[in-house]
Amino acid sequence: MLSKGLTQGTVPRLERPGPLRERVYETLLELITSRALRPGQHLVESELATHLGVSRQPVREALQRLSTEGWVDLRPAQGAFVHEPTDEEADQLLTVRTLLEAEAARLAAGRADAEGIAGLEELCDRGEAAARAEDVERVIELNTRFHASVLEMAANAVLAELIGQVGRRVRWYYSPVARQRGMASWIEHRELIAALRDGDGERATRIMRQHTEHTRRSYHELRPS
Amino acid sequence: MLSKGLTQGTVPRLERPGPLRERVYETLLELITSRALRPGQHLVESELATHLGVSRQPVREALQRLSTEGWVDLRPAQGAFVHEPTDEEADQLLTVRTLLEAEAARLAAGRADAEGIAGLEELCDRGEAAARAEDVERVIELNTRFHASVLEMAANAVLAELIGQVGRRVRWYYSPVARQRGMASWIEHRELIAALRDGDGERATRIMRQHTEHTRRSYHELRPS
DNA sequence: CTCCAGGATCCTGTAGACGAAATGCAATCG
DNA sequence: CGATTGCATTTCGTCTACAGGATCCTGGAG
Repeated sequence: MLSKGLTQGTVPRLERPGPLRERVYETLLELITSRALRPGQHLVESELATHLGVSRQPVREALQRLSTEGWVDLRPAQGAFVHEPTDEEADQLLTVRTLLEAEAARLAAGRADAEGIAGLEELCDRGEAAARAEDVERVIELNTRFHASVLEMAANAVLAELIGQVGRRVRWYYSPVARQRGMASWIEHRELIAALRDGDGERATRIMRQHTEHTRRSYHELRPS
Repeated sequence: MLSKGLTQGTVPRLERPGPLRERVYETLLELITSRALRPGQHLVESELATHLGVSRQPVREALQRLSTEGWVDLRPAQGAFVHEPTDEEADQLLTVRTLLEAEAARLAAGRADAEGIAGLEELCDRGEAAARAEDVERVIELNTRFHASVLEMAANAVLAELIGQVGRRVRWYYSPVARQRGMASWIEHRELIAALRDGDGERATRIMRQHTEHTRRSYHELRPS
């Protein structure tokens, strides 16, 4: 039942300016990542269009973009289905993210300045505080911002773009896991900052590798399937 | 001048079956990579639609996909322009490709079997032969297939997807360079095969890093801007 | 009771049309 | 003479309409 996930209360009404397809894209992505639209669910263009108050065309374009980015599967003459992640795929995605994040850390180590380090320290402080307060939402947000900051220091737009896509899908797959390991994560962040301050690219790479690798282990412990 | 690049002779008529937007996408991508459509050129939907014998909608969808993949820039209410690569961007892309290819080599080293090795050897033989014969087109094709084989051995679909996109853009930017270093490339390939046979992931990684790094150096030597 | 055939229905893929925004040029005013 | 404002053109963004194909349900026969 589609209407189950598209009641008026849960759908952010399109308000902000900008191309319509863009807003539809963001809305659908939000609905998918938030599990309002569940994996395997059949997305009907006309239904989405009606519920969002637009015509089919912007919905089509949004769906196709979602398709190229791996969020939905677009079966010919049949329509769009929310992608169903497999364990194998989740594993591969995490492998790639580990790789990309590690490289970002390495690049960041070669460019880190005092100001950037200070910003990371502050995020770390706030992250630990949120972890102690068990404010899960805030922990996740700060974690994302921490990684984004490292990425910014790496100064590689292409790398940032890729991590943005891969990372978001990883967070989607692993969101049940992410809540588990709040505190340990921030201790590792401290180590990373130290490596960045010293400009030690190799150590930063290694730490980031371990950091994301821990996430993988948590995942497999949680789902020993 | 759009008609300059879209004369009947240079436009492959859409013939093969499949979704129309897909064929349009491939056609445009071919036109871009082959330099028939030059960087900065303004692509008008209606013109493309007319010349390809379809309506604007499939063209729109193809252009948007090209936009998300970085081939064209889609300026709002103005249209699509073939992306103009900057030196900085080319550098970043090459960095990422180096990283991804190196990881592919590492994974492949852990999974290489006799059959796969034999296939690589054969591609290497044929590649060297083509290089000696100075058959540039064939060298490029075999080089692509060689890397594709390594990628297949890595057995990571996500990684393959990313390399596919990044690699194609790198080949676009560096195509003037690629023609320069035909022979040296294949010697390095031999070394890579040896590392894969020994299952030495670290060595395979290092070789692949050097391999793509050499491409970067060639580029900067050719364009000391 | 099961299986196959036929038809109805739904959905996608594509085409064509309308309205809106941005651009470039030209005329006018300071 | 230069800057600015208004207009005309072009092109995109969106909507509506139609045709083709797949799916699903129903009804009947074995």
